[in-house]
Amino acid sequence: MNYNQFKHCGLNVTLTMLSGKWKPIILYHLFHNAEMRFTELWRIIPKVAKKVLLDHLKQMEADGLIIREEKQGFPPEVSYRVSEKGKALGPALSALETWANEYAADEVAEFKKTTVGKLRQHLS
Amino acid sequence: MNYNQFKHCGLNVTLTMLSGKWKPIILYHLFHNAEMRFTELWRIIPKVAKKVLLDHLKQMEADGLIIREEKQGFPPEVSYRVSEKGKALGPALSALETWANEYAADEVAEFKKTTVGKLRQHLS
DNA sequence: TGAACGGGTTACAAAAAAGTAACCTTCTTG
DNA sequence: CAAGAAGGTTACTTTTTTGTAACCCGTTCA
Repeated sequence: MNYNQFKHCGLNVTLTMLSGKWKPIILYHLFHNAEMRFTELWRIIPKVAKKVLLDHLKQMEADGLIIREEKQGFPPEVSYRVSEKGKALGPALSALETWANEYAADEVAEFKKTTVGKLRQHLS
Repeated sequence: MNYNQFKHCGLNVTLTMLSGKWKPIILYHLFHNAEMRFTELWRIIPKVAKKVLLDHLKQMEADGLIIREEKQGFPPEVSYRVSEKGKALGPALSALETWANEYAADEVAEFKKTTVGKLRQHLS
């Protein structure tokens, strides 16, 4: 039962940082790619509005979860990658993913059908 | 790196279930109390609107995280408790809490000052 | 010269989440 | 007989989050 003795303050902080319609898929891509450019992310998540993707990335950068790097020169080249702080969250994110697959398989399947289908990808 | 190979579907499903301004604190209380009545919860989280608390509880019940039990008789007695499915999420919630305390201590402190202060409680 | 590209910003509209206040029901107690 | 308590619902407002579309800047390429 000990692992259930969480307090709610940290939980609140973490969930706030993770809340945002497209953050899970952004994190997924960044965790799996080490570095991605803005347009690359935008193309791979085609339904997200440019502005919203930018908003999410800005928040995540402000929260220290990801790092934005701008190489000057032309064409403008901006890349995003997961920070150490962000990487440290990996196991917890895995745990949430695992729980869903074990305890909410139906919802996961439904999500794949509706959302992922519309993204025309196979990201499970 | 293996523990970072989460997919985003399950993550999305879980975070959606956890999203709601007062869900972390609701879960906190239910995880620590085995069973609580509606009014008890409402009194312990004094800033939440009755309607919103009810909405959150309904969603969490619909998602299978908690169980609502209604004993008939008078006065009406309704209690809420964490389901097995909900309990299985405990370790993941702990992981989120722990991460925040390690990597986002400032935000946690800020949260305690602003939000918890207003709740007039000491729940860390 | 002018169209296209990468990475934005801006102004605005739509939708979703949270909050407010009044009301309801069924009993019990003063 | 009036008030109060538990657990809600209803109608409505405010705030927050997402989404749409147009525009900007500086270069390169046709």
